[in-house]
Amino acid sequence: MPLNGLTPEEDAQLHARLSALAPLSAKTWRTLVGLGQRRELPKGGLFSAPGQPVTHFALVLKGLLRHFYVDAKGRESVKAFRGPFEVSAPYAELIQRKASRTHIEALTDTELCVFRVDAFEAAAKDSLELMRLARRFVEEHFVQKEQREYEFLMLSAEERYRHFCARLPDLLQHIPQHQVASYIGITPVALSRIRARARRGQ
Amino acid sequence: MPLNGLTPEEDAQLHARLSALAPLSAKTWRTLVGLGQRRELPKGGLFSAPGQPVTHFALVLKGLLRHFYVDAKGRESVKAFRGPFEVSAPYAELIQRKASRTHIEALTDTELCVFRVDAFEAAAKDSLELMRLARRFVEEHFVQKEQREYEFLMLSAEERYRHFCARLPDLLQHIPQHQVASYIGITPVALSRIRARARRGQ
DNA sequence: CCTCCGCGTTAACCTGGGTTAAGAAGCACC
DNA sequence: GGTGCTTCTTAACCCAGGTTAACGCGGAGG
Repeated sequence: MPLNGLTPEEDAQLHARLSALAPLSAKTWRTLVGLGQRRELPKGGLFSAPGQPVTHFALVLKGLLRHFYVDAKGRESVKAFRGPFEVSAPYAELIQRKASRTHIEALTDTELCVFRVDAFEAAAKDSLELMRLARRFVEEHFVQKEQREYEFLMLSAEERYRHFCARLPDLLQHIPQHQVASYIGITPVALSRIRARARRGQ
Repeated sequence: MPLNGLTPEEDAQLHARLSALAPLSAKTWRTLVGLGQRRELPKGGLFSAPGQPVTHFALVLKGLLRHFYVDAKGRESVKAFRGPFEVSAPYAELIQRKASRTHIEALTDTELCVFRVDAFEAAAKDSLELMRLARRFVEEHFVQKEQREYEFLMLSAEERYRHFCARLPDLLQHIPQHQVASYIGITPVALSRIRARARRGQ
């Protein structure tokens, strides 16, 4: 097994996923993947916690992560779920080079490929391909956030729930319902009511 | 006056603003600014409307723009306000190369420097500096969107209003109150109540 | 086996904000 | 002057969703 701990198969899958975002020459890919380091995160383990500096970002190989805020009264608000071949990091804080204000927690046993932010930046500084890759990543995230803004501005809680079910049907099996409620910005009780209404009203 | 219609002063201001985001050599700057074209937009004029392909993005030179959605029942939801030296475009749609679904309207007589998306992309394709600039732009927008997500998830309407007043105090003079209400995701009536409560409760 | 705990549901009650409508103030234009 | 228009406010009524609490279920661990 290579130094970074990735299997050849994982290497190929990651390469395919990233090349789809932005074309990467074989050489650039070797440079990039050489910066990665496999890391296991057991269920319940944290990849980020508030107050920590953001030194790494991760690509999920297996498993599922949850990004969430916690307010002063201990209430959680889920920002995102991240599954295989998605990027996970306190991204806004990374960009601003501030300490994290988000928790990132493994919902199941999870395997990551982690990268040091400064190592990536050093490599991207002179690489048009990596710079473009980084650009595409943020673009992808930006589009997701704007879609979310759209839903909060224009849709009722019930519509947001239906959109969630339609867009991420496989997640529903693996995520407790109260976290879905939190993701769409309501309480577990309210979501339970919405589901009951839908069941009766058909 | 140069071909693109910018005054030397505007040229210098734009250069300063963009260089602060990402360093640009004089040569790259000449290339970029050569792609720009001054354009006037009278009060009430539209820079983008739903259904249109997104062919241009703009830097605001003077004036004020409003980005908003309109739903099936004709209700507007304000996404953003953009003032001098900010970027304006239906950004998510531009990234996805889809038709616009957002209105962009001038709230006052406005002057823009517009760029053809494909001309910019062609220039950025081979320019590390422009690619980095594009990356920084999206990063800036991403951070704004995530801040907005945070506010919708964690704050009450009243708190969102107070944040708005604190972060954009100068806009309050120039924007009708019902558009502020729309921006924070409530109706004009609700905002009026919140303000009345604050006045009394003081 | 029993206990505990996390999860979902339901019910009761409360409140913030939506809806509709009316009125007042300011402004532009005829 | 009058007639609109837009903006803001206030009031009345309604409803979605928050809050609290009780109950049931199922899985984990003693």
